Amino acid sequence: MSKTSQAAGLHRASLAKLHELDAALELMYYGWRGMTLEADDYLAKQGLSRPHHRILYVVARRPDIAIGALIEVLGISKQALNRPLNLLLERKLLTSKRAPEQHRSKLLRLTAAGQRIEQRASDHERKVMRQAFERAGASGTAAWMAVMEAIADNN
Amino acid sequence: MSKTSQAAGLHRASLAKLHELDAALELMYYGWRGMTLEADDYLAKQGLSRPHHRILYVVARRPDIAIGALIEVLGISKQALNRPLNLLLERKLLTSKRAPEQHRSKLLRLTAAGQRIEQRASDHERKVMRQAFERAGASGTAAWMAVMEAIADNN
DNA sequence: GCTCTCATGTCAACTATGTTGACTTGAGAA
DNA sequence: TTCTCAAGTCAACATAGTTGACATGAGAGC
Repeated sequence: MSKTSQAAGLHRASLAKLHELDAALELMYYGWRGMTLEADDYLAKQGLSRPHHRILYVVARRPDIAIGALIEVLGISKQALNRPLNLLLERKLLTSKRAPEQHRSKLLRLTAAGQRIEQRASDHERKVMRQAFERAGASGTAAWMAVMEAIADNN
Repeated sequence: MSKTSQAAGLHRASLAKLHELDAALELMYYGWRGMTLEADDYLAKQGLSRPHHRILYVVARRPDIAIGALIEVLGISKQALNRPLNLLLERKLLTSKRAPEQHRSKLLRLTAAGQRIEQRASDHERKVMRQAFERAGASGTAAWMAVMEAIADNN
């Protein structure tokens, strides 16, 4: 599932820069890894991984979401969702129940255990972000967010 | 290999924020996707994908790198490197030759075709970054880099 | 009541990216 | 000549995704 020592061993490699913006590309890559490293480690200890966390994260923020809506938010196929979702249901981190009036769709919710794991995993990620923002101050944080929004909304 | 329409269809979902820093987590996620979307698309058209690009990117910046060193920089196993690397050699995007004095290791280099593909794929990523930086100005860009460095060096 | 649609569930086959473990090969060094 | 080291290769496996095909069960329309 993961390999702490090996993944952690990958520090920022020093590569010659062919273009001015190469540093930015590498910062995106290592930034993503830096943010997710501890969370993935924690998840691996729980026998879970990134896709499980994505499901938990979304359901935490959209309680009673239907499976179809979850598929849309995650951007994966029904079949790809199936296995991680069933694992979360078996492990009782999620519950699914039919809606009272809309019997067609199943509504998903986190159990207390699911909430705990979602929160702890996300806390690892938030901790990394908080530390970086503290160093940067309010104006640096605002600038970071503005740049990230521009990158995210590019497509 | 990829699915343009489907991946592009995944826009930023609006999720309730349970914590102040949730927006930052989502910006990291969608930022990574925003930066890599067009590059991955281009690579898919060439029958390549992200691991191939990573190899090409590193070899471009470390000409005559040995396979063992490449494994270290990429942080993957020899066996995992094997298939994408052989594809790049077969497609003549990379060359490998024995060192003149150090016959043990093979030295990797990009061919002209390999350089072209590496450059075009990275250009897609740099374009996204350049546009975001232009909007943010020099000070915003500097702030973004400072925050990303803090995130990347967290581990 | 009968049929049609729609959300969900499930099976199979496939691709890609990664892992470990075990073993070979070929060159250089002791 | 033997030892070591870089590289290559084979098997088995895990995970994360894809399409396609088909089943089921509930509501809605006629």
